[in-house]
Amino acid sequence: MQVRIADDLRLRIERGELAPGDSLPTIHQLARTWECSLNPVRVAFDLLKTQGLITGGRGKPAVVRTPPRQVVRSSLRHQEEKDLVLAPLAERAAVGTAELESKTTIRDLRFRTVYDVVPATAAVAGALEISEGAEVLRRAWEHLNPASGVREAWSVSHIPADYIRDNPRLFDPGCEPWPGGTQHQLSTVGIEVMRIIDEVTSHMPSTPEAQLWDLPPGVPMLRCRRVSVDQHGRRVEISDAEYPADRTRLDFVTPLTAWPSRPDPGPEHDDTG
Amino acid sequence: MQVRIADDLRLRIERGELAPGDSLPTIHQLARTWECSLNPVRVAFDLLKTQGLITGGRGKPAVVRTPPRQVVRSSLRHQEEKDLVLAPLAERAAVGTAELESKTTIRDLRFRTVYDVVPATAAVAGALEISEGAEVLRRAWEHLNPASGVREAWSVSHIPADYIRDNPRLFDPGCEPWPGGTQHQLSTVGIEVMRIIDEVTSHMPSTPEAQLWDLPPGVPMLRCRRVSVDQHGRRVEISDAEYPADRTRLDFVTPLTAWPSRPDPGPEHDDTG
DNA sequence: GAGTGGTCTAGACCACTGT
DNA sequence: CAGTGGTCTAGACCACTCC
Repeated sequence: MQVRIADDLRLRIERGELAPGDSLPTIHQLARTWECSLNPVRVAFDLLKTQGLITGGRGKPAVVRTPPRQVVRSSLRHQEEKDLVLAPLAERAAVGTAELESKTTIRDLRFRTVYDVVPATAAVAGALEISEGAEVLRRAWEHLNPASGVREAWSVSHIPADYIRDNPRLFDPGCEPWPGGTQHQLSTVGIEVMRIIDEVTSHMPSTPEAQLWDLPPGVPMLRCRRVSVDQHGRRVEISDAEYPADRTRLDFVTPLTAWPSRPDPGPEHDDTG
Repeated sequence: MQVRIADDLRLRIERGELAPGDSLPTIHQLARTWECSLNPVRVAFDLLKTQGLITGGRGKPAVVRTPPRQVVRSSLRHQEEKDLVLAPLAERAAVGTAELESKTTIRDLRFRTVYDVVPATAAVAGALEISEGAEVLRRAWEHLNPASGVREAWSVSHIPADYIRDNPRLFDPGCEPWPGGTQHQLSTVGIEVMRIIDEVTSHMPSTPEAQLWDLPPGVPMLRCRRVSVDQHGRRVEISDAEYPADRTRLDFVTPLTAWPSRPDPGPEHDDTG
């Protein structure tokens, strides 16, 4: 029963009979038309909510969800940040880390940073290819919407402490936001980032996570681990960030090397399996 | 009540008191210890299921979910496929499209392909930067596990028909799998792919989607749109694929251009905001 | 057959919304 | 205020699993 009610409503949404923003029939109406009690209808509503199709409740009727506009985060930023390291200070200073991350000015956000030096957990050590328990600088930060207190961005970065001891200021949270971002910070100790690997997965938020981000039900989180590899092949930083999937699109640009000349479309091209 | 039950169980899972594979207390036990009726416990179970933390039911007790091992899909494949176009036929033929996609041999999968030429919808036309209604070659394919019938891979590709009319064989599904993949197919009509953009989002599957992929509750889908840009800047193909997020990791490698020389760590490096 | 979760009924009370 | 969905009770029956 409950799955049939949910299927029927989903069909009507997919067919456009119920457009985004439209109210659904009330629970009582549906219970009457399906000749069942209230509970199955409520469970059907729950199902559609966990699938991200409807929102609402608490005095207001349930509503077909309008997907929010997506913010695009592009991997082109990696190269831009690298280029910025060589730019004069004035230019670098104009672009703080917060801006690079969130495309808004620093002042618009409440910015929280926690720095500490901790022994590497097994997971972190494995990802950095260092030995477990070795010291790593952990930098956690968070942007909060000053009005609502809702989290808008979050990330944790791990850098092996041994790689950056030459510049003690890198351990000082008071220097954040560093003009030019992490790549410039690393450049002060002779590290040039040559390759960045983004590892993307997705998962459902737990209840406290959903509260932090003010996520409606049915919205997954995108998890992105960024691994930076330097000129010696060392993994110099891993940075874990999460983004609400309904308002985020991650773009990755892969430039391909040009062929020396156009491939010969000769005799061998009448081949297929 | 139901949220407190769920929170408590989640805590015990996160703390490791309940390890993956362990059985949870039964609904009746929990109802007794929390001094409530069965329904709140059942709703709490539902919640944890939609968060991907537990599985089970149908006569068996609920168990803490063991996350499956993740298959990594790397963007390095883009360059590999391009290099393959210039390789001799023998080498290309050894690597069918199916293999590139799923890292298994073709024979292990039931392979379904549907080719047709359709007018571009508004969404497709916008993504390809062509006019709405223009003809596009649509190639949909699907790999099914021959034993279970469960979908293991799926994608839809759209190519403007005008770009590839010179080689009618590209419209023939009988030529699939084409040795060397899409980039080789495009090379036969003089198209060299110079840049690939992967656009990644995530969403919850609807009930029929979850059935197709045999997804446990609480597992999102990763959606990846691949846009191929050729040597003239034209968007020559968009390919939409989906992957179950619990068993997939998408890797994107961004090589950075080397600095002409090490940046000068001179006086201006005692700068911060 | 005993025990499990899955579904359902027919009520009840609450918090919240709109007018 | 009436109407909405959110939560809860105290039962019932079912399908399934394990022994």
